[in-house]
Amino acid sequence: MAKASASKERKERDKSGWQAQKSAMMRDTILDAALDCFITTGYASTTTAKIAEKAKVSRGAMLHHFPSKTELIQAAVEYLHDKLLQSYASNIEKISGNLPVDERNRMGIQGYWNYLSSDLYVAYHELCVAGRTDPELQHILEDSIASFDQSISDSNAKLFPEWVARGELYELAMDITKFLMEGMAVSQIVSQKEKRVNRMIDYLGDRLEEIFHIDDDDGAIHRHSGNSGKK
Amino acid sequence: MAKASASKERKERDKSGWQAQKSAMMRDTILDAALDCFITTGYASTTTAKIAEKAKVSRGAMLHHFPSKTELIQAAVEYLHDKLLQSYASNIEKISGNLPVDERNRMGIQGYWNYLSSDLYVAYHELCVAGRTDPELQHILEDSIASFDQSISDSNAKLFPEWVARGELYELAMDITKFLMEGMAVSQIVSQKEKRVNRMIDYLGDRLEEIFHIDDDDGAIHRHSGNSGKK
DNA sequence: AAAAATACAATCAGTACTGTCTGTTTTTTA
DNA sequence: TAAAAAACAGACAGTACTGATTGTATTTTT
Repeated sequence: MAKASASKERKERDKSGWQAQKSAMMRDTILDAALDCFITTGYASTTTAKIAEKAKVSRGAMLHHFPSKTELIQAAVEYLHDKLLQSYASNIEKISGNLPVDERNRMGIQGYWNYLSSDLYVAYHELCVAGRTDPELQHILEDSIASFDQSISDSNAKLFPEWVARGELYELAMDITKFLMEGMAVSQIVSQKEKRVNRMIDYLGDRLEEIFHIDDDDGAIHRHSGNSGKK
Repeated sequence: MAKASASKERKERDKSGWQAQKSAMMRDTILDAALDCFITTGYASTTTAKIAEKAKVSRGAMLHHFPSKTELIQAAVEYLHDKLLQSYASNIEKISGNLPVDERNRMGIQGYWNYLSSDLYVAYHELCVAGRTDPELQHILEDSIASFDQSISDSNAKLFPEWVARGELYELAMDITKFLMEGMAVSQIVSQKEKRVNRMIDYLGDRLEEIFHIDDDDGAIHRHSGNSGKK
């Protein structure tokens, strides 16, 4: 979709004709094509030729902007990083801090799920898996991943200020959410099973509320932080 | 490891010399090498040459047993399928049905986690992700996956007979366990973070017990099956 | 023990991908 | 408007992988 508008705008820009703008546009077109390739054909079989083809750009032109595949991948990772943050923010930032905490909780969960259900996350997961056995990619990724996790963490802390002070309990809640939701997302990536997702989301919402609501009630049933059995 | 014993046993078998045995042994050696490649170099960069090298077998010999790469992959998937079942069973079947349900619960969770932490699961996940964008692999996988999920489901039903009758509640519990644990496993595949895992496992154990223990207690806090908020 | 079948080994052709190189067009600068 | 620079396009060499083919050794059968 970015390619169509790109070729259209290319003509418009001919008058105001600054080359740098065209160049930046071309860059984005190519990077969009790269992400698209990750999603549709997977990281492993993403070749420079396929990217060029998808971007409707000659391979030579592409190689002018990105001299090597590594540099292209690197740029694509940064590009994806930005878009992921953007996607996450657009799902979360509309939640008003004035809402009651339960509302924020539900909306936060749903927003996170929307984010995890997007194609961008598929691309992200694709890269992570490929990075496990590709040292170069892993190195490219690790900065982005750390920075991204930090951003999400910050966002959560700002969205639930009254929960942050709970310390370990808060960490547990974030872990539950992260692992449970990502588990669903990955599972869904492999095979579609939307039916159970909503049920799961509701349950998670209840549990988080439980964790944070009742703390001085009783302590028998609602043991939160492990060490309950053996170990 | 299989390669060393293979060459040793080759001489032993020379007397009782039946070719089929050597052939079967060779097959397993090659398939073990294939799985090893999936784990160490990833599915995408697993070439027939690398498998042959790791199996200490000439490429020609390998091509005799597996005429094409597709057939090799297909056999490797079946082989992995068997080993996964075996691995899962070895972690679960030692749990006695006589134990109190809480004990079974904890041991079941831990067994499942051991299974998910194994290299075999890494290989499985590698294949699943690759299968998303590789129709041929996807087709090879889907039977195995279905059959495997069924086996696990059966195993669970046998391990927790008193829970099965709960119907939807039981499904929810299995989903929580599956998604949460797999989410952790996948997350750990990408980067190590064992510290939080035990805490999570304890929490999950508590929640499962909660779901099944208290059903006619009160209904305010322990809402299990969603539909609590909007939706 | 000879023949047939199987197991094993190595080379070769065809394909695909990356990166370099050279040439052409367009835009900017002087 | 001419020169310089940047953008763009295509061809080419080198590498790696798969599958086919041909040849050798070992084992089974008769």
